[in-house]
Amino acid sequence: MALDATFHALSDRTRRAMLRGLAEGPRTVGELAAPFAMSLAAASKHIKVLEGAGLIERAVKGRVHLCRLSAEPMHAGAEWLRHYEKFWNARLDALEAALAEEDETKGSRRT
Amino acid sequence: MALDATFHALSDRTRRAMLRGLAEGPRTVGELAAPFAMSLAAASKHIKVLEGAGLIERAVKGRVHLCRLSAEPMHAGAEWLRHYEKFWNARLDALEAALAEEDETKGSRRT
DNA sequence: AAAATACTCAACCGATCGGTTGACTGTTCC
DNA sequence: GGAACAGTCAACCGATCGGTTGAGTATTTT
Repeated sequence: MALDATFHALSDRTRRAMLRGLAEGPRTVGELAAPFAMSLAAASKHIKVLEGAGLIERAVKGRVHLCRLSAEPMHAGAEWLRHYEKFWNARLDALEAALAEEDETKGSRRT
Repeated sequence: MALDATFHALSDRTRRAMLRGLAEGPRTVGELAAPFAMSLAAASKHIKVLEGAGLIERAVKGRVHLCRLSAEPMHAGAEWLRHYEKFWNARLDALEAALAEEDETKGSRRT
């Protein structure tokens, strides 16, 4: 099931941070790996998970692998969640807290 | 991290199916477990994961545990995804396929 | 041609996952 | 009180997860 892979990929904060970087533009594997205190091989695995879930695409250009975001699976996930949101009254604060917290607790390389 | 738990909980189709059932109204543990070919204990664990992620709440009423949906974490997840959707052009078809497929492949108790 | 670069691959590790079974704790029903 | 019921808990199992290290494969660079 596609949603399994999508949500699983999103359940790891390292991978979410990678997506955050990718949202600013394409990045090489090395660039994606740099901010994290882990081996390149480990980061490479994370990237493969994102790729497997279809969340990113990879273009091998010479010896560098350029990664960029790919939309559809994330959209499907969002739509799934949206489908359920209708049943409750949204409380926007929780999310902002979660997003802000995540941005702060990890380096915030983006202003 | 809250989003870890939210997305992890959503990454299992059994749990997503439980949420689908819950979207129709509160259900007991037994009712939630019934559709699945697994032990009650296993289903109980799934419910505990959903509860741990804050996606559902439980009211112990006598010997019965009544579960109902809880909104915020799912909303935070949706908002996270929405945040990224902006960067791409949405393609609604993929999602409908995914949702439809999931509904079909498992019983589709909701018309 | 040799050396450095940018990665992947494979093997391994401990921790967690999803499932099982069996024993247990409380209700509710008779 | 005793039996049936609703559900949890604990121990265990194989599979997967997230990480490591070491070796291997292309591609640049010099």
